[in-house]
Amino acid sequence: MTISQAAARTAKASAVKSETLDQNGGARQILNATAWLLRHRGYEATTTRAIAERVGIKAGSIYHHFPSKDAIVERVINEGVLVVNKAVTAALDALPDKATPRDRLQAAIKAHLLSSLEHSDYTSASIRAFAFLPPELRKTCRVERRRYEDIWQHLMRDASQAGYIPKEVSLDAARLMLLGAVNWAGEWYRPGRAPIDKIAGDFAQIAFGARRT
Amino acid sequence: MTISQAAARTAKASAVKSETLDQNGGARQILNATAWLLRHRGYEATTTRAIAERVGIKAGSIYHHFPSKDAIVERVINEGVLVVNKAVTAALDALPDKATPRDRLQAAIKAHLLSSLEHSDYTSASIRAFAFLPPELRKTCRVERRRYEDIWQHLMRDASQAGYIPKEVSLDAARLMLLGAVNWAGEWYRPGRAPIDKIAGDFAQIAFGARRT
DNA sequence: CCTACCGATCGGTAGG
DNA sequence: CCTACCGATCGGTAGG
Repeated sequence: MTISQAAARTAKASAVKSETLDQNGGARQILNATAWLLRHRGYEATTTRAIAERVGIKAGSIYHHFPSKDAIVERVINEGVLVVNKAVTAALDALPDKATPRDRLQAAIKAHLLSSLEHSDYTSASIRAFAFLPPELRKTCRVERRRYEDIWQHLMRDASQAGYIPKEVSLDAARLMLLGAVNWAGEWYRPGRAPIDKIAGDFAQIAFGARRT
Repeated sequence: MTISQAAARTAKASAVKSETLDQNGGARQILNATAWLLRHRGYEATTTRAIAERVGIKAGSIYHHFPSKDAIVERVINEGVLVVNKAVTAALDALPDKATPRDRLQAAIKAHLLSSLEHSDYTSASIRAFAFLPPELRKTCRVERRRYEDIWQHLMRDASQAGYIPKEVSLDAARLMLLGAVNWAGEWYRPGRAPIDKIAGDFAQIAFGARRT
């Protein structure tokens, strides 16, 4: 019996969106369930039994797909950072050569917010659960995290050289302020709220006086 | 045997700063230990046994001071918000009547950063562990949290009326951006870094073009 | 404030 | 993918 068939036969299957149930292999269902749990319950409460229940299988069966709980957690945390990294990188690459640093900042903010709120279980898991990971796991996951933060370091440098950041202001402070603002969005954003586009524009305007797109 | 005597006699007592050991009752030691654990390990990993070990007592003895684990956690989370609330309120009250909304914003940012990084175990616990609290406890702790956020809602309203926030920008976006920036500071600030004063000034200048104090 | 203990639950495994 | 189970650990309590 496959994992999908097992899920389809159990009432617990309703815990996972049915449209993703068919498209994805068992591993993806386990990752989705783990992402939700990491976001809403934290690392310790993300038990193999809770993951299994959301997927519609038994706890022991998880070890057919992954070698350990921490291997699943690592994948989820890293995917949460990677999906935003790719979205921001793609948005910056799509800009014309004549785009100003201000255009690039606004595009980066918008891509970060859109992608992180779109895949909010994964990105929120990356942010909320990170500090509570076991030390070795946290160290491993820091690599992808740093890689993404480097993008913002370059953006800040360009913005500063173009005069969008006052000379007396530390570039570190500017970068960390902006990252704080966008990372915090997962804590308060609800779909009923203002469109993400508008929020991104507001953020850019407050920080850099950027024009609306 | 009192809790302090027990702590002084055990090697575990080194986990708690000795200068606070004598001044404080057993309850305060338990709260300090819980704050550290909530910040660095999260709610589930903050076990009664781990708290007891940091204080230098046995797990069962905790229940001589508090009725339950959640009662301790509630105190810590609420104190984390209250200490910042009081600091910001005091800073605003200390301003002269002729202070501009820009002065008030910078004073609030500075007081928030100074107090939250000063009592960082409590405030970080409030921020990091909040989402993972049991539902009833989270609901209880939301009261103090909302009370503090209201201060910023008023600050934003005044700043907007004074022209420090562009008319097209949503006041909610401005408030949440700023709260995200200051709440995130606990994630990256290290004592060796730039002085908190300077960081607060940079934040204010980026967001409102405020002059340095 | 401690010892000893309760029922429940944890990550992981053996052997189907 | 499941059943049954391992040793370890959880919050909390009884009775000193």
